[in-house]
Amino acid sequence: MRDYPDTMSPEQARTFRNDVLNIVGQIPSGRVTTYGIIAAWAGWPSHSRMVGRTLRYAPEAASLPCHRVVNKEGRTAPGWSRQRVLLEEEGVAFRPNGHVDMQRHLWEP
DNA sequence: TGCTTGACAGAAG
DNA sequence: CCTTCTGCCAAGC
Repeated sequence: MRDYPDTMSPEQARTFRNDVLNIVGQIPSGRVTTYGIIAAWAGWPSHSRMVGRTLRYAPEAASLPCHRVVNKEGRTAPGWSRQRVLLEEEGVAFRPNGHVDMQRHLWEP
């Protein structure tokens, strides 16, 4: 049973996970970034869904500010209403439609 | 092995 | 703005 993507060697998978977690750990308070941006910076564009998987299932993600990761439109993770609260506590502004104001808060590594 | 399901992205209606 | 569909890739069953 593999624990890494078919298209990645075990080394690449390890690097990918580490990169994802490292980048998330660097997001400043009050800022957000997207799954696609993280995937691209980790060297695997089109693997944005993998970023979401990593954050959802990797144990190390629990100690990281993964609430600062939203999708490209500023939408928060489905089924995780607390994410919005955490962001608002950091001063992140939400638009009337319930999305993060990406213009103001988007951050890139 | 084949079909379904996502913490995604982009386009269409 | 919201829903739905397609493309994407890996995981679960």
